[in-house]
Amino acid sequence: MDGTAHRLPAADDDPGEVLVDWYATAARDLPWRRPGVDPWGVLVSEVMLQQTPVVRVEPVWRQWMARWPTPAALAAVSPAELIRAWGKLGYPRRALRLREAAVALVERHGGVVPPDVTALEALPGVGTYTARAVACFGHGQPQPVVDTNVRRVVARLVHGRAEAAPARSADLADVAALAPTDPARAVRFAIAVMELGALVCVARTPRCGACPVRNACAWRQAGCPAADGPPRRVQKFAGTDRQVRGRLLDVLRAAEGPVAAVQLDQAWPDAVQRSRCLDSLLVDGLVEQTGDRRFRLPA
DNA sequence: GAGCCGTGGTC
DNA sequence: TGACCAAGGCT
Repeated sequence: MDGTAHRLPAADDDPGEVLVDWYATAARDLPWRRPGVDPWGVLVSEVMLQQTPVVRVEPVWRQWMARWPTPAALAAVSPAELIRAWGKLGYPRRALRLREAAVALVERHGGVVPPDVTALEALPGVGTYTARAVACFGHGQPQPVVDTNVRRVVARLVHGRAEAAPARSADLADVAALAPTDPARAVRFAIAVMELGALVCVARTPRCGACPVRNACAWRQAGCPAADGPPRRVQKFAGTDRQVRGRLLDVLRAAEGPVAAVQLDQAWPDAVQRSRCLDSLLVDGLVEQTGDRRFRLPA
């Protein structure tokens, strides 16, 4: 007697197993999911995808992988070139951190992306989520992977709540409890939960009619109650330092060489705020000052 | 741990 | 139209 015959009936109503099968038919064809993409390609994609939509990442990821297919290749590139190649993905500090990570990979890991979560988390710009995503999707390890999609799916499916609670340490255990025991299926499960959150169990208007695990969903069984917690407020953007920094960087990205301070004046009318933001860009290493008091992307 | 760090699309 | 949202990380 092998155990297979006893596992099969359970799989029909085991949400973890159902999601793996659903993913096989519903998954998007994204370039970083294709066969042959190595852990480096996965790492680059995960950093680019931090807070940035898939559609904007796709073309940039293709360019980066064509130009810098290894950590060593990226480690040799100047910050200025990377900031320009980052384009309008946003949060350009990620480009600098990815370069720092590449340098660390060359210096500490022989130029390869390590498989263990602890070593990955030690890399600049790699936190709890990204480290597990790379270990799981890049190295095939059955790690629990928790992002905002997964927290939302678990909140509804398991806890019967409309919205994801703030990240907490128990999230990893919640997801691990849903995962199939077979390691290969556990790996696909990790990406399947994220895909469900991205395509079906979305934040604003969930498509419950298309959900493969709707019959097991605690939120649906509870009648889809509205969110009860305090309304989380979204960050402003217009008029903030983030917008001003973006404007300043825009000027420097477009310029051929160093630009005088007077050229940066046109980026934002408020001199005090403009100066503060330029200083913060210098501190962050996104801008450098030349000897003749002009400014440029760091060489 | 709350606030900061870009950008653009959607409803 | 403006709030909301998008595969987080860092301080």
